[in-house]
Formats: sequence, C-alpha cells, structure tokens
Amino acid sequence: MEGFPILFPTQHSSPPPPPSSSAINSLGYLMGGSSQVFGSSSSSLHGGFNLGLKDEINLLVSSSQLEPHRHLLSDSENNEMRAPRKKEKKVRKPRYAFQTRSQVDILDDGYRWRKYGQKAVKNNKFPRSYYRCTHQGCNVKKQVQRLSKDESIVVTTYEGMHNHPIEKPNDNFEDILNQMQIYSES
DNA sequence: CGAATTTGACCTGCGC
DNA sequence: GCGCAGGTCAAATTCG
Repeated sequence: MEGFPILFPTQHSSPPPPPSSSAINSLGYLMGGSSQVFGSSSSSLHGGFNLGLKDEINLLVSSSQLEPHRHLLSDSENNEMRAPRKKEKKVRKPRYAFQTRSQVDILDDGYRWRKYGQKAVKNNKFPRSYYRCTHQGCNVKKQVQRLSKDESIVVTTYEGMHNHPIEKPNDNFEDILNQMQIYSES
C-alpha cells in the first residue's frame, strides 16, 4: 500500500456498507447545514455525490477498514498488559476521508477533539495526527494528514459516528471556508 | 490547576 | 520468524 488507501465509492462487487448517516454529521454541518449531504451517501455515493457545495469536495470512502484491536478494556482486569484477551469479532468500521485544501491542519468541524497520537507516515514527509472526540461515550476518531505530494491538501479521515450534538454553535459557514479552500479535483 | 498536547514506547497486522 | 508500517497508550510537559 502506498500513500493513502482511499478509494472512491465505486464499489461494484460488494454491497456498500451502510454508512451511518451521522458518521460525518460534522461535515454535514460544514456543508452549510444540509444535513443529508453525505448522510444519504448510501445511495448517492454510488451514482455521484450530492454535495451541497456542488461537488467541490471530494468525499472518499475508504473500503480499507481497520481492525478493532483491543479496545482499551482496561476497566476490570488489573492486567496492564495490552494483550487482546478476547477474540472480539472483527468489527471493522468504515472510514470516511475528506480531501480539502487548507492552510491549517485542524478544520474546526464543531466538535471537540483531543489529540492522542502522531506518527510519521511512509512516503509522506508530513506526520499524521490522530484525534479522538472528547465527548464522553463518543468514540469517534479522526486522522489528519497532509499530502506530501501537494502540501496544500489535507486529508481528514473520520471513523465512527457522533452520538451527541455539536458542541459549538453553528458559526458562519463562510468563516470556515475562509480557512479552507475546497479542493476541486480536475 | 485541570485540560490538552507531545512524544517515545508498545502492540498488532502484514509481507517477505 | 522478522522487520516494517500503522495505530494507540500513557507519562511528561505545556497551555489556558
């Protein structure tokens, strides 16, 4: 695998996984309040995106999913070992990647994120940052990575869905657009 | 002083 | 089996 394994949602063989309609509701907020811009992606993804911004943003659905690992089951067992004690079934959550052109890495999507890691990525001179939603019980994660090929492009990958409202008031959308220029692919 | 970030260690999956 | 790459943890540090 090289670079970022994001694929376009053109899955012809396997049925598209039901994208939780709120997985990226944060972006829905970004899209100017049209809630179902990506939400209904289950269907709209296939035949082309129905973006509220006239397909100025590339929504990339990654079919390469990730493994659940051991999910921090350090509650009861005193074992500080991080060994996977249980054979949790492999529930792979789909990830949703967004490519945007932005000067800043951190796009304010209205949620509160806590950074929990940063790693250098192969074939990329920029590190990848890992964030987790700080809301209790909300297990949404996201990765932010800048392309070394075009350092003006930031790829944000969301994983999971928020189960709580946005913590910040719905500011003006244009303010955000000032920060990020939508990357329009040719 | 509490919350968020930094950063190196650690873990796991995968390819060779 | 080994090494690499990606992902996460957690102690230390910084920030508001």
